[in-house]
Amino acid sequence: MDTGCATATVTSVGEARREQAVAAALELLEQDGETALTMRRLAGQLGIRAPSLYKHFPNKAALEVALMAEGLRQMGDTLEAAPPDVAGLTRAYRSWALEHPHLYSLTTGRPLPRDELPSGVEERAAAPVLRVLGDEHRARAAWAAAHGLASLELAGRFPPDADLDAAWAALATAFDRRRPAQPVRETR
Amino acid sequence: MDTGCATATVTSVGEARREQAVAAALELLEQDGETALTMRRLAGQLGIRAPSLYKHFPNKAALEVALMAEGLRQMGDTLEAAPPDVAGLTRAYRSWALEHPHLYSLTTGRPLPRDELPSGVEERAAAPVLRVLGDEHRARAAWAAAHGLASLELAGRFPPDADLDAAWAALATAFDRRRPAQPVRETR
DNA sequence: ACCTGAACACCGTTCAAGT
DNA sequence: ACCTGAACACCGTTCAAGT
Repeated sequence: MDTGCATATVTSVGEARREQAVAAALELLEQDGETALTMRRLAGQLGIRAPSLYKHFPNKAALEVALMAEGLRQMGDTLEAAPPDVAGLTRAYRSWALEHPHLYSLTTGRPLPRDELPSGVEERAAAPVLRVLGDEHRARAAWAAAHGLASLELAGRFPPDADLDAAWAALATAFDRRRPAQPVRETR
Repeated sequence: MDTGCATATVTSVGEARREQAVAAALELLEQDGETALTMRRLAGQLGIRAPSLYKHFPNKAALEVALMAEGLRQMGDTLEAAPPDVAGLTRAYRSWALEHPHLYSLTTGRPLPRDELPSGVEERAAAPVLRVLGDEHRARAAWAAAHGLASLELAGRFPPDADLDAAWAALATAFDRRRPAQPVRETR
């Protein structure tokens, strides 16, 4: 069976419009949040009607996958540039999440469609965490911990007077092998 | 100013219908997920039309707050009954999340409307965590870590072959003051 | 006090038809 | 190859009207 090499080319000729749409979608999402990201509004931004978008994306989910890929790429860049220790990674992770709240929740808040994602994107984002944490189990736990604290912070789940810098520091300490010994408190 | 005692009564006479609606909504949510929870379908379950629901709830958000309160109550019960150590709490938390995936994400995945929540519900769920973790910063970090790992697990974000029991164990170890010393791996 | 039908302003998506 | 209008099956919500 000769499948040719067409499936291997990443960007074909008529992809310009598609990328234009992804860029406009990203802008809509980052500026006005998830509820603003509708096929009709996106079409409006491009000067076309909603049904035309279905020539470029099979459905809305495919558009969101493109945005997720962008989010994972940005997170990968962020973590690679961070100081290679637990404190450095958590600080970088938190900053990126707070600076891109809507892209952050779209990127992390739904199932990962691994088959539809550009290959390597997930691995690249995970690599610095794995390197610093040492083994995959601790890496997954630490990643999840940072995700949990970031998403609770973004969702405004903590009391207004909560000291979140301290909570982030406690999280980093918990996963740092060289953390200072924690004295067990006296039980009176 | 005499405000009377009416505001203090928790359940008034005509609340039966409302509680019936909350129970039906919970069933809809747990069985068929968030997308199944619509005002029209809920009304259908009760044998009425959607507009009638607005005599019992100002809007859909208020219905969801009632479900969140139920979720927080159940989590409080679960954590209070758990063995009072880090491993016991995380195991209980994970089990409850996996057994109630849809109620879990509704309860934890949106902003906390503290003013509309029955008082004490949040505090009761947090109390066992605070007791075991010792201080509020570590408590928030550990809570967030468990939330992060539970929600990533529920969303299917890990590779199919990932050992999530080990990830949960690593998380518990990180927050356990009496954890065994972690040898730093040789860098060859 | 509770419920209704009709309507409004939205969704995602399909499809025959146009260029 | 790309875009269109019209339509379908949904949403949450409002409101005048019925009992």
